[in-house]
Amino acid sequence: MCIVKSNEHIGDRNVTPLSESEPAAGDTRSRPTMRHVAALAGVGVKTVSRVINGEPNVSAATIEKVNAAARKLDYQPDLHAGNLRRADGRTRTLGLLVGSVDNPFAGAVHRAVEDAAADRGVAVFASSLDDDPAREQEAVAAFLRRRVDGLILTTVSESQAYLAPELRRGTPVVFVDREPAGLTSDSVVSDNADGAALATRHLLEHGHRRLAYLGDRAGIQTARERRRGFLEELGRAGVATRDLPVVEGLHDEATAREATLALFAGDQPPTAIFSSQNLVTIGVIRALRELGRHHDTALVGFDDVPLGDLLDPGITVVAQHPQEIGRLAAERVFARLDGDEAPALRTVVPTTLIVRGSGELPPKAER
Amino acid sequence: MCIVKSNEHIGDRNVTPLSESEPAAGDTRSRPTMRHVAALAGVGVKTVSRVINGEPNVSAATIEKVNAAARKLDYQPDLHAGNLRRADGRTRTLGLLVGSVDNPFAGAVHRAVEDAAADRGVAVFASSLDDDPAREQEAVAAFLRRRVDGLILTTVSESQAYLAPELRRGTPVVFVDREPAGLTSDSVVSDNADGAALATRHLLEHGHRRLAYLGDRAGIQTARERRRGFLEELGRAGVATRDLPVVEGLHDEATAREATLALFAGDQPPTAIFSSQNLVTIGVIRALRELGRHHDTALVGFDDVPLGDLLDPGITVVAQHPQEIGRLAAERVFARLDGDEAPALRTVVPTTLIVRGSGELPPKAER
DNA sequence: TGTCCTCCTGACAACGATGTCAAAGGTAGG
DNA sequence: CCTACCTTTGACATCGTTGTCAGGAGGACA
Repeated sequence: MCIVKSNEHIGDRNVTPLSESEPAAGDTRSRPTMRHVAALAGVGVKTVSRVINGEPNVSAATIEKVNAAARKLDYQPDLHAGNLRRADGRTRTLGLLVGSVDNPFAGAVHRAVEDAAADRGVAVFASSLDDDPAREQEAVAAFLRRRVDGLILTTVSESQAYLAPELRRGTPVVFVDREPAGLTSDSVVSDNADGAALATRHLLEHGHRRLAYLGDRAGIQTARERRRGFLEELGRAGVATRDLPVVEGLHDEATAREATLALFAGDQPPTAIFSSQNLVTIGVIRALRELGRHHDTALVGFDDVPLGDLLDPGITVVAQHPQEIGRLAAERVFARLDGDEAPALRTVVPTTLIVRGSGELPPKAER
Repeated sequence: MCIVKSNEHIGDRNVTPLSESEPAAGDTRSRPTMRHVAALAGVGVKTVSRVINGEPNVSAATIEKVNAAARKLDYQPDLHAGNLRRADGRTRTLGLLVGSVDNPFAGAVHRAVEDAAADRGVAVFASSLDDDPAREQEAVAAFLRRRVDGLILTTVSESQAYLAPELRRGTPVVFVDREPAGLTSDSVVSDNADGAALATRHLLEHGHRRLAYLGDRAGIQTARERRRGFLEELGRAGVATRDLPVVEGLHDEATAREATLALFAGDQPPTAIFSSQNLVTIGVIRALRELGRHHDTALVGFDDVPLGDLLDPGITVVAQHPQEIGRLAAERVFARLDGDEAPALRTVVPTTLIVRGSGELPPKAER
């Protein structure tokens, strides 16, 4: 280390060669920087910075000169370069991880998040997960390397403990749809067990006792909750669940359709079906139509189905409110960014039963 | 170390105090930088940089030391800081602008783009437009301030000439769904006129002569193309178009429903309808059902309708292929980034007629 | 006229990384 | 033993911007 007190030689300070030539303002092929704008406007870069950022104490004449130069060069400030030095270090960027952006539920969440973000000049990275734990960690790492201000995550891996250091550093992380494991942080979820119970009660009230559960993989937390809600409601109603068909591991239309067909190939087909997910519901509908049983087998699905009201019968569902989930998640992230230090908050968004016909069909035997 | 080039005054150059203390490695609340990792590993920052980026000429022992330190600190490199200096200046980021991320067409495009991007370690910003020209420019500016490597845009404003300087700087811009105006650049679009003609021909072949066109606002380029395809096909068939109802300006279910009801309140209701868009198709379906005319009025929609095959009648549509559009758009962007200097390319993705019932209903009078 | 204050302005360091370059150490060949 | 060369390493400048700070201009006041 070489610290010297220089009082004497004012001479050779400032030896920095600096790029001799003024930045060429006319070159249209290279991206203009503040220095180009400053050179064209005949002011210092810091003054340009002040004008671009609307800082006070710049004369009207200077503001106009700078703006004219910026317009002429089609100058756009480099947000990331600024962030490097800026006090708050915010990139005005959010990372959103969903099952798949090509999926109505995720689309609605995304849209709500985007609306909240756009109001604040924040851009949103969206990434799809496809239920692949490896993708989850890669996507999160990709977000973090880009220094997003906050994360809104649908997760699928066993544990999110890997996020603990990031959380300690103050990055807000909000989990949507599914709750985190191995970590405590804000979450916004549907009331899965309650919604499933609601659907089940609805079917019980219409006289069904032989109910079937068709659901997603048990590894998914929401699927487990829905299954629990289904079974517990039956328990409360005093219906023996031992012999009722509980099929899990369905994750698309094809597998759900096959499972339904198999159910009706057995000797005791159900009089009512609770399907725990969007795509499963659609698979069930297809199977029931093929079997010609869609008018005598009751069906309530979890999560709404597009055009469910135009089908015959209309599809009764327990609807989630993805828009609301997205809105609340964004609200949570921004509250944290604004300094909210409260303990992790779990926000539960209630579900809504939408009656359309398929859930009100009476049991076949009683007809 | 104090290396000075000037031979005379070793004195007062290089007074940089430099942070005296080694960066505190233990502080878990601040984000670690390369200097932290370097200090912990006992090497220089440039060596850390080499290890992180997999550059050659680092000894195995050093690599291990650095990786251990990085792991211990949960270090994530700052991609944007690196880009500032990096030779290629790539942020490994793409900007995608669509009508609304909460919309099946956009979702499919988005997903295809994301898949292509993820393969290359590129993250995608997605933003919604809502047919608002002001939003278009704001969103593009937000992308550019973040220095995206390329843009994939659905546009709505009169002219995209404002992008010319950016294009000159070499930023790849690919337009999807709608072609640009006032600017020449790559585009990937459906064959709108051809698809509309296909739908129209289909209805003509089933004996209809009194066709109605229900479409989106004429300000939207694709809507104009579809209208043109409809009218031209009628012209080719020698059907007088003068008295046929051509309704425009519809952009959601409600307006489409009302327009349909109005059509049937007139004295010469159509025997067949061509609806030029997703939401319009659904509005028409609702109106026809209310009127009880869904089994005697033929309908072909442009763009697929979710669960269209499960409705009664099934909805015949001219389907677009958004996934393919997204895939090709991403391919174009990456080709440009990889140095493709060919003139702007217009890629047309053909449409497909999907026959499901509603388009094959014969004219009522002939029944 | 001198002092103080406010307004405006620009030089400079710093943010976290990478490109350049030179130095240190080792090995091989003469 | 010297030279040439390769491998490994780190000091330093730099990318485009903002924070800090100091200096100059101008007005108000004594």
